[in-house]
Amino acid sequence: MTVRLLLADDEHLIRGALAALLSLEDDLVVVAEAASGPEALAMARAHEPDVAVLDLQMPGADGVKVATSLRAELPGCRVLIVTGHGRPGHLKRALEAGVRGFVPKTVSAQKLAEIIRTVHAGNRYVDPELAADAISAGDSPLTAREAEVLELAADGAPVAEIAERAALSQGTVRNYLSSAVSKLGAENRHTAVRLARERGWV
Amino acid sequence: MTVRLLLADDEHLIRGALAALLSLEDDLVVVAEAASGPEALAMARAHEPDVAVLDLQMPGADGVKVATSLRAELPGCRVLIVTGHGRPGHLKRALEAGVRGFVPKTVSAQKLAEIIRTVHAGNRYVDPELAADAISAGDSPLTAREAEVLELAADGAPVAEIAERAALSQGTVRNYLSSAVSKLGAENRHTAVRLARERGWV
DNA sequence: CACTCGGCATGACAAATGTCAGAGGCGCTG
DNA sequence: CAGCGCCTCTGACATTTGTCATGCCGAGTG
Repeated sequence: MTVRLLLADDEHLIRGALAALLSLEDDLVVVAEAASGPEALAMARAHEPDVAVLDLQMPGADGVKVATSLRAELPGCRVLIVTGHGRPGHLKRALEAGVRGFVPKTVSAQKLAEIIRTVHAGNRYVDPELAADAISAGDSPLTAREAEVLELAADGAPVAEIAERAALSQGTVRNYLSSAVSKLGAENRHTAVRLARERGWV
Repeated sequence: MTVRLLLADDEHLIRGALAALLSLEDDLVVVAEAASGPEALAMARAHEPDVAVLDLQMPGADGVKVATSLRAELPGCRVLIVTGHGRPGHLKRALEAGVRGFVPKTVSAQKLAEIIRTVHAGNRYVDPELAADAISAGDSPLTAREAEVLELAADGAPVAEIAERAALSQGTVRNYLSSAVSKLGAENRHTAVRLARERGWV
């Protein structure tokens, strides 16, 4: 019994190499490849693979978004996410999106092949180290508005612009920012953005 | 005649896949692998490869630093840098460090094999798109102190801390930041940091 | 040499940001 | 339903940051 795979990663070199390596396994066959989120969706619709192996960081739509769409359109297709730099929050969002596996790119190809089989069998697999990170990082202490405002502040926009985009007064924006900063134990909003990013909370 | 290769990348999955794929070429043989900058150096000393294929982003020391050391210790070893997200400034620094090739991870394995041969023959190869980016981005307009202060401001530290670390008055630090911001056409120091990062100027 | 230009450095002032106390609303619990 | 805790929101005030005018010094130029 062979497992039909969809491979999605924006880096041709890695995708091609991975395809070659996984094809060496007798029970795995790569039926489609994609270089972006939307392309991955289109390929999945066309080929209906058993397992979709998605990179977390892709142009167009990230792995989690693709997984969400796939869950709705192709419930029989298991999703496995592979990532370079795993942020704790991403893992949580991925699991909520119905992803069955979540592994860093530091695993070996053999291990990946095993995990693909595990996922195909209906089981879940999460890298132990990433799981530990996610647990120790815990849930986001930020409220919805705090996260929203912090998100808007992420690229260095001044308070006036954030206030306009969020339809809030400048005082309120400063207040949320201040609250987020103290909750994260940061010194100012910018380090707060960095910390929230690292934990995957924005 | 075979080309002896050193492969360095912190992601096992990619490194292993790449090694497998390049080994399919009759004239290429992977003699060593490394997962970090220092390890790459040690491996190079031990195996004296003909060509070193280095990832730009590695723990310990980045590809450019490794290339600089290699140039001094093993002048006969050509260096080829592979990168996920190519920043214009990195290309310039890489070439100054004596790197012979610079390609994004979006190339195919065949293309990479060809480039390895090109580099081994003593020629240079730079990805045309990255080259165009580097040329259009041009040289950094920042002075030494401006770049230094911007670097210290990168993680969101307050001016007082930057001033102390750079042994300058706070007014001077603000002045350099202001100057850097206007040169980069940014709205504030944080977008300036982001822009400088994108162009590889910090 | 006298002059100009650009980098380096500083303090004073204006503008943006961070902090604070408090008001209204909503859900939970006794 | 009264009381409590939390989220949301606001303006006033203190602090930090950004801008400007200015001086000093070394390199290049007529």
